[in-house]
Amino acid sequence: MDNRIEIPCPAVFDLGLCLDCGQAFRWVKKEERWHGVAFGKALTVEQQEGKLIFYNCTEDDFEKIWKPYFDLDCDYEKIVTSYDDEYLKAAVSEYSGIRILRQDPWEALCSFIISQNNNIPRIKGIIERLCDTFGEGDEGSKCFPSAERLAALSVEDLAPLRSGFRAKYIIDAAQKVTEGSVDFAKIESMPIEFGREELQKIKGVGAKVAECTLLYGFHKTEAFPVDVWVKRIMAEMYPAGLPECTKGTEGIAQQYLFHWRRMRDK
DNA sequence: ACCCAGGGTAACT
DNA sequence: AGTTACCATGGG
Repeated sequence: MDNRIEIPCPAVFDLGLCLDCGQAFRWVKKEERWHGVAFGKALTVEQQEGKLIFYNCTEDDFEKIWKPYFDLDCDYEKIVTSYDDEYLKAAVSEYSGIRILRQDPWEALCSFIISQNNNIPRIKGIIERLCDTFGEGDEGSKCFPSAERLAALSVEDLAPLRSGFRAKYIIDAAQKVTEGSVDFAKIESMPIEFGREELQKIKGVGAKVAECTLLYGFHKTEAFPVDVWVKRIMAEMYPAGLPECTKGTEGIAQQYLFHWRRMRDK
């Protein structure tokens, strides 16, 4: 497998920030290269000055999976240079290159169910055990287990994950997605309000997890997840609401602000 | 021992 | 309609 694809790097692109700013939980960095799995494919990827290198990657996988995954057709420079707000400008100047990844909707839903009242290191651990235990594929690069697979399991089966009270939520989500009572195709095609209601039919899915799923899984960039950090941001910096320049891409602004504020407190 | 973490639910006023 | 205890688990 020496298939390798090199492309010029977009203007606003930081691989490490994209993969480790709290939107995806399965990417690991080893010696300048990031390793991960998405849409059933393992990838090693590296950013060098002015270019991106995708290792072990066919032309077909690049076009169908990784190009959309990294949102390479979107002009983020245009978006972030339109910010006319002091805090957003500060966030962008420190952490330029964050993008909203187009993740698999089921993986996003399941991941953010696990995220509730939890911290990022432990979220990563639970997801790793979930994939290692129930995912298909090679050891060390297992796929994220499908909703169908998890729908056939019981809460007790998930005990090795040590996901606590969230196990029953994972099972309920898997069952509803599998049987179609939560309809991903309709969420995709309908306005965001439909997705908000549809996703909250799942036990353990409230407003915040729904927004995360819509943003990271369905790429609805107007979705605006409010967690404890964004709550602080809104109280401290935007008591009157987000500035106009974020209209339609509130979720992208949210990701910059979330990471910026979180890094400040470390 | 206490508090917090990319929250949500159910049982209260 | 708006608060509040509780939910498992692990790290600080």
